Parts: sequence; structure tokens; C-alpha cells
Amino acid sequence: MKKIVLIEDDADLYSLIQYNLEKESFQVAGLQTGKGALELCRREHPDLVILDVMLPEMDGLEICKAIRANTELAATPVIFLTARASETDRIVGLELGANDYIVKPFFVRELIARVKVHFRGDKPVNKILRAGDLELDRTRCVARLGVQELALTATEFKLLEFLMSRPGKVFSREQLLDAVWGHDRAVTDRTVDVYVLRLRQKIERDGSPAFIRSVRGFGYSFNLEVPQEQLQ
Amino acid sequence: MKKIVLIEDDADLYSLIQYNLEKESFQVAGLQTGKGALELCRREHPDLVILDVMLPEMDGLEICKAIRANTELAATPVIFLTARASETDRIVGLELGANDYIVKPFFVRELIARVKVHFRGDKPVNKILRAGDLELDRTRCVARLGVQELALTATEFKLLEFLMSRPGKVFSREQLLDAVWGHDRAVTDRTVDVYVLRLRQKIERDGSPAFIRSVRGFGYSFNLEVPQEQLQ
DNA sequence: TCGTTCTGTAATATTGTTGTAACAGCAGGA
DNA sequence: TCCTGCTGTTACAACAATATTACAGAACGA
Repeated sequence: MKKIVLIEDDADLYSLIQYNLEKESFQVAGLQTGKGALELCRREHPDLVILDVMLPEMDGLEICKAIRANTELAATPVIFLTARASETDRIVGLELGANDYIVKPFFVRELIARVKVHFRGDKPVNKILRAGDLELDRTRCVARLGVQELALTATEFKLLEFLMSRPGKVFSREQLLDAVWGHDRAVTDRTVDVYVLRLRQKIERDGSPAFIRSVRGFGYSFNLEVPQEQLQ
Repeated sequence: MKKIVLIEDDADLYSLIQYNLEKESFQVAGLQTGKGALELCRREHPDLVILDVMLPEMDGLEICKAIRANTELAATPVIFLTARASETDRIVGLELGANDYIVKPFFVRELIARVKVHFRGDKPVNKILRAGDLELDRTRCVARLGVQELALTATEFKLLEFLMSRPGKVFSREQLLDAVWGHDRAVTDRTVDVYVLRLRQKIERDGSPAFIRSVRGFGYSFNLEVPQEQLQ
């Protein structure tokens, strides 16, 4: 859940924006004065700041400059809200460190859309698969069982990754060959058995297979039962 | 130097924008028709795309969708230019994958300012990368191992920089060639091996590779394990 | 211009993975 | 219970991926 700091002195507008952001399940913290805005940011470490430029006590531009000057906060995106629409103002705003600039009056939906744009691409698609104490890190190409790192070969890794990312689903040897070995394979389907064996030798603790289940007559599947309780 | 692809059918506007971008020392490639825009992007791998929404043959929205659908290009920021100013249009544009939306007529200086905003923060926050007693100064383009300065060649440096700035992550030779040699390379992937070897000869102390890890079947990664304890 | 360094490739060595065959064991049906 | 066919296991030869070396051409600086 993303945290947004909102600095806007107009009470109605503040509520309107806050309401809409929260409806989109953003977490909102804010102030209706520029004073203390920097402290708030330092405390909250927001993912985004929405900043009215015209504020009674402290100029929004000043706050933005201060945010940019702070190492901890420098990378935080800032969206300016303003009634000033002149070219110079906009450019000054952008050059001063704003990431976006919205001129009042604006449609709230556009503000929301622009906020979302800033968060797009942030999600690094959970690269880690977990089941029980078995962990598979796709970016680093390593698997761990508890603290112990497992030495999986490329094919073993790909097979486990395929099964783990579709837990419970049963795949025929044929399907597994297509998925892991590729469509242009020239490989016996008994090969799958051997790889399942090798995987089991590495990931199964005691004799009984807890992770990879054989489904007689059909193929294999990653066990949904046992590890599910601990799946994140 | 940043590369920008510009798609705009109005010849005058095209020239105007191109002139101004180049004055700011951006590299501009572009078309005055939507046809072939995707191919151009695939070839050029731009850092940013400026896209007119209303194009004669192919809709700008379509092009944007296609860019987002392409794995290689999906992360590229897109700025829409458009005469449509209705709320819905703007929001559709943003939700469709645009990163910014500028309504015609606009001031060129504002476009330039917005372009620059997208590149701000691209420059690495950390000027010095450290891992154990290996140190890489990106501003001065020198590497040190302890007190000793290493004589790295340009390619070696870029390769090490790329790996070091993404520690732990495994990259295929393909990816490394794209990142270090550029997309328009004409180089065998075995070349990567040779450079890894050369790097190792310079940065690894004893025989065993502590910094650059080979991941058989996948590629290489900068070792997260050993140096982590001393990472700043 | 020359000499030096850098660059990429090709050839070779080395390592460990890969896939198969053969057999053992087991489950389920009759 | 036996039989049959599916699955588990083993060992091994072929192989593919990587490491290493040597070299020729390109780029660079003096």
C-alpha cells in the first residue's frame, strides 16, 4: 500500500482529494499548511507528495526544494497543484523538482490517474516463490530450503519454478517437457521422472515427498496441501 | 546522451520539437506517420517516446498499447501530445500507459521541461559502488581494490558497473550484451565470457571468484553473499 | 606514422549437466 | 493373489556450457 503526503490549504479540496485517494486505497497523511510539511515527510517517508504551490506560510516551491535537498527524500516524486497557469510558472515548477504539474481547476479523476502513473512499474512482480521453508528466488536463480542454499541445475530450477508457480495444478510429462524443455525438444518423457527424482533428492527432507506430488496416470504437481499454510 | 523517438504527423510541429530537443542535446529519431512507429522503437530502443495521439494511419493509443505489450519496450516512458482535452481522453491516455499527457496547443518549453523531468533521477544516486574492498567510482570511472587502483578498460568498467549496481541479480549473456554493448551489437555471446574472465583476473584475489558468480545455464551475477557484509 | 592497448573471435580444455537405458519396486485392477 | 503397467532409482556415456588461451584486427594516443 502506497503512502501519499498531501499538502493543500483549501479544506474542501483537501477533503475531496483525500477521500478519492483513500477510495483508491492509498494511505494519506497531510497538512493544510506548509509549515511542518518537511517534518511530516521526514517522519512518514511517503511514496509520493502532492503539494499545493500557493500556501499561506511556506511556499510550495520552497518545500519541494527542501525535499530535493534532503538525501532521504530526494527521490520522492512530487506533484504540484496550482492555480498559476503561465508557461513560466509551470516550467519553474518542473525545473525546481516537481515531477508533475496540475493546473487548478482540475478533475480529481485526472489527479488520481496521474498519481497512479507514478506508481506504475513499481511492482517488481513478486520474484520470490515460497512454500513452507522452500524458497525460490527467480532474479537470483537460487533456491533455499530453510537457511541452506540448494545447488540446483538450470533444468532442475526451471522445472521447480514452473511447478511452484502453479501450485496444485497437475501437469503431464508432455506438458512439463513443453514448458521446461521447449516445444522443439527431442527428449523422452521418462526424463521428467529423473528430474523429479533429482529435485526430490534436493528439496524433500525425509523420504516422503512433501513438495512434488506424483499423480499416477497423469503426471506431477506441486503440492498445494502441506506448504499452503505457510505460503505468504 | 538520451535517445527520444518522436511520432508527430504535423511537419511544422515535428520540426519545432525536434529542433528544440536537439538543442537540449537529446538524440531524436522519429516519423511523421504512425506506421512503422513500433518497428522504429524496437530498433532504436529509445529512452523516451513522444507520441501524437491523433495520427492518420495508426492511432497513437494503439502504438502505446503495442509498446506496453512489448517486453523489451514496456518500461519506456511515453508522453502523449493531443488536441483532445476532455477529462475522459486524458484519463484514458494515462491509464492506457502514457506517463504524461500534454494538450495542444502547448509551449515547447513546457514539453522540454516535462521531458527533462522524466530523465531526472536517472543518474545513479550512488556515485560510488562498494562491495568488500572493491570500489567503483562512477563519476571518475576508476575502480579500486583496497588501495590499489585497477586498470579497467571501458568495456570492463561498464560490465562491472552494470553487474555491481544490480547485485545478486542474474543476467543472461544476451542481457549483458544488450546492456553493455548496446542493442545494435554484432557480437558473439562468448565475448561476455572473455570479459568476465578479464575482470576476474583483475578483481579476484585468489583463484576462487568472490565477486562475479557464474550461474550455469543462466549467466552471471555479482555476488551478493560475500561482499554484502561490507556493503555500505 | 608507429606502437600500444583494446576488442572480439576462434580454438581448445575443462567441467559438470543431461538424457537414456535398464532394472527395481510399487500400485491398482481383475 | 497375480499380473500389468506406471513410477522410482541407478549408473553411465554423450554432451553442452563455461573457462582459458592465443591471436588478428581495430582503435587510440603519441
